[in-house]
Amino acid sequence: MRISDSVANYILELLNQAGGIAEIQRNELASFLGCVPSQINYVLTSRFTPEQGYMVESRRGGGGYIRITRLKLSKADMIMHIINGIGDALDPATARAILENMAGGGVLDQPTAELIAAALSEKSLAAVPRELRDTVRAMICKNMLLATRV
Amino acid sequence: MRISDSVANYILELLNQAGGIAEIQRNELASFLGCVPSQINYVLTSRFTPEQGYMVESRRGGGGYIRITRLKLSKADMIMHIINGIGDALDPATARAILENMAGGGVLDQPTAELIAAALSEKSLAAVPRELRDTVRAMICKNMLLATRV
DNA sequence: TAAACTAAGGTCAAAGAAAGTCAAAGACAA
DNA sequence: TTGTCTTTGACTTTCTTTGACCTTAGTTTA
Repeated sequence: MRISDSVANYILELLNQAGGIAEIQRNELASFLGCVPSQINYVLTSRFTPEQGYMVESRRGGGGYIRITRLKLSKADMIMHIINGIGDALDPATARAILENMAGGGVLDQPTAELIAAALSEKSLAAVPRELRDTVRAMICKNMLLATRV
Repeated sequence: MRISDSVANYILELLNQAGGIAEIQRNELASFLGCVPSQINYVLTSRFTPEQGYMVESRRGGGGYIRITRLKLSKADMIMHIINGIGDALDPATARAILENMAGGGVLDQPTAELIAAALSEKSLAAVPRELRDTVRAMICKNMLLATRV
């Protein structure tokens, strides 16, 4: 398993245990998981973004910390929030992150998330000219989310 | 025997052993079978297509993989029949008919049918050049049908 | 109390680790 | 011999890991 997965899992576990708020110390966690501290930042910026429903705050210096909060909105609000966040273009990596997150957070059930992922995949859009793909992906994604019955 | 056959057989063997899901690493498998890595892609695109009942997903970068999933037998009949019937292009009217039919026949539940309909709608595909739309619609449809859990 | 020290976290770019693409060349059957 | 299927390899793109260097916030100490 990738080390970034371990970090992400660890944080998710903390979030679950603590009801949506996890507070970590970067260096401590890094040495506990056997990685370099900036790895933690990488994971945070790639998988715990606002778009994916997380808020990250931090403080430097003595007694510093990083706090990760899972935003809890109603499912309908969550979906709206995400639709608004998508904008005009949606690249594959972000799409994947969003869907994984929605499934993980119970906003979408797993089969639905997979169905949407299939629609948004590069395979599905292979015939669309490269420069249009992310635009098309965004539109399909928004339309599908609107069509989900929450 | 052609090298492409060896690759295909190897993957099929994996699928049988693992109950329909095989995960490989491209470079590793290539060097194990003594072929060039892109040979794996060739085999995947020529013999593990939606028409043949396979779904292929992958991820690049460290810890990357290629996952091949074979359609479950239980849904193979009906869905494969439809996927193969779609061909290279799918216009909106035909799409609607197919979905209504599947929903009516109990092959798809109503919410799933609506979700697929949303993905295939003219609205979703508005940004795709007209002459490509039906092609794209066909691909999306096939990939979504493959991903349904019937 | 201001300067110096210590203890955090942040940034960024380079290197590494995969997989993807594409077109040219080769093999082979009709 | 022509068209289709295979094979190959050079080049591209994406994702991850690492480390050197930067910034900020408390804590000591002259």
